[in-house]
Formats: sequence, C-alpha cells, structure tokens
Amino acid sequence: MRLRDIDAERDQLRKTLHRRGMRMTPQRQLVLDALLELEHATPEQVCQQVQTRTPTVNITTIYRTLELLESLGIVRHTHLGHGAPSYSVHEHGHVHLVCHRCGNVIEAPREVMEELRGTLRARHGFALDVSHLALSGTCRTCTGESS
Amino acid sequence: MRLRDIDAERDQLRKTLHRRGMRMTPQRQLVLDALLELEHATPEQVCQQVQTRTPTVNITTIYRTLELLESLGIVRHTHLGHGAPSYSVHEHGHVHLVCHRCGNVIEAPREVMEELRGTLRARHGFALDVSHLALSGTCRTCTGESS
DNA sequence: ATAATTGCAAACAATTTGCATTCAG
DNA sequence: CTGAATGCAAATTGTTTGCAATTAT
Repeated sequence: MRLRDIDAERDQLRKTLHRRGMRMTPQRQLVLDALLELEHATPEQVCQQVQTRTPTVNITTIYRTLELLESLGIVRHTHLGHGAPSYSVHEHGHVHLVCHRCGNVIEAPREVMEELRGTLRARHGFALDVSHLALSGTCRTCTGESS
Repeated sequence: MRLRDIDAERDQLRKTLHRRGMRMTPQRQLVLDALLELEHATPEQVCQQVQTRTPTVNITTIYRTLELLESLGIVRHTHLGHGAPSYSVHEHGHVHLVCHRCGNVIEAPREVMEELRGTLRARHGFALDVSHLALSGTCRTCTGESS
C-alpha cells in the first residue's frame, strides 16, 4: 500500500472519530497501520505487528479497536473457517476458497459470485456480502489425491 | 424424522463402529438421536438435549462423539457465523443465508449454488462443499430498514 | 484380561468485562 | 475538570487433554 493511501486512511479515520467525539490515539493508528501492512490478519497477528512498534499495547485494545473500526465501517472481518476471524481494511477484491482437507486458501475473483448474488437478491431478497465468508470445499490437489 | 429412519441411522452407525472395533454405546446413540431430533445444533445444544434423557453425560463425550461421527462421515458441521459450529446428521438440502444485521437465517435451495459450483470446479479445480459454510449478507427486511 | 469408552478436573485459546489509571480538550 | 481511552487482571466461552475408573467382549 502506498504512503498516500495510508495517509488517506488515517485521515478518514481521524475525521470519522472526531465527528463522534472520539480520539485518534496512537494505538488506533497502529492498528490501522498494521492492518494496511498485513492486508488481512487475525487479532493475534495484528497485535504482534503492533507490538513490533509499541510492545506495551495490550491485546484488549486490539480487540476494542478492531471492533470500533468495524463499527465505523473502516474494517471488516472474514471467517476463513475454524479459529480466529481475519480482519482487513478493504473489501477484498476476491473470494476465499478454503480447502478443508489441506487448509490451503485459494483466491478467486469476486465476479464468480455475481450470478449467485443476483439470484439470491431476486429470489430471496438477500444482499449477499461476498467478502464476509469463505467458501469451503476441496482443492484440485486434494481432489486428485483423495481416496 | 420417522422412526425407521432413526433405526436406519442407528444401524448404519452400529455397523460402521463394529467394522472398526468400536462400540455402540448409549452415549453415542443419544448424541445421534439428539442430532436427528434437533436437525442441526451446536455441541452445547446437543448436550442439553442428551441430558434431558441422561443428565450424567458429560459435554466432553459430546465433543468426542461429534468428532467421531464426523470422522465416520455420519455427521458434518457448518459454520453459521460467529461462535460455535452447528452439527447435523445429513447434508442439508439447503444453503444457509445468515443476515449479519439481524442474525436471521434464511434457507435457500442448494440449487442456487450449482452454477457457482460449476464455475469453481472449471476455473479453479475447487470442489465446492455447499453445506459447510453459510453465506453472509443482509436480509430483505434489514435492507429495507437500513439507514 | 484387555482394549475401548467415559467422566471429571484441569488446561487451553480466543474473547470480553470491570475497574482503576491516564490522557486530551 | 470531565469524558474518552488504555492497561491489567479476572471472568467467560468453547474446546481439548490427561488420567483414573468403568464397561463390554
């Protein structure tokens, strides 16, 4: 991510926070920066990244900040499967395909979901959020190897 | 679920277990029955259901039994979103659409996924498992109400 | 006997909560 | 000063593990 994008994110955050009488703290900036650097990461990973800069930041603050950023619409989280969810700053341009045999994550362009998205909207009035959940199945390698 | 289906399930389980030198215990039968009754449930819910019959059954056993049944291919689990996964005896005939605003779960016929399934197989060699994960988005009601 | 299975308690991981302290306007 | 934000410890939730006691063959 380019520097001016980072600045733009920070600016947006600062303004959004200010509008609500909240503060732009170093911790919040660190979490945002960590997410921009890591692209997507679990709270634990964000914490580690943040702590390379400022080791005193508590994981509680990471959780609180991620929740805050999410409620502000600045980050979102995705369940890639079992375990901790993965947070990221932007909508992913792709859909995650998780192989439940080997755990590998494939990324498919989000366009593969467009037809489904249309169907669900038309038939069920459901606005599919393509990036929130991963799709689960078996990858090419494992299909071949499978018993 | 009809009685003879329950019997069929029990029979299958008994045989599968026997083939591997394992035993058909009351606990295992109780877990299977609970799943058949509840259709799909979290380990916690299964435990409660089982304990209405036999209060001494420990939740550890529930976990172990669910894991066993899953490894035998008799049950499978689905992540409906945050929190505990949901177990069920059969492939669901439907796909779960979870509204992340109100938490409501809509069930769509699995056919809505067929085109996507084909695309993923053709383009990514990925065998989509339709029932393992829920799709996330916003339901009709919440879309209407949304700010 | 002996191998499988269970219950119980303790360990664990991920997350949340209560509260006293710190910090900025 | 006052409310917002943080750090820390403790509580919670969901799940797993070690082990001794029980049970079926």
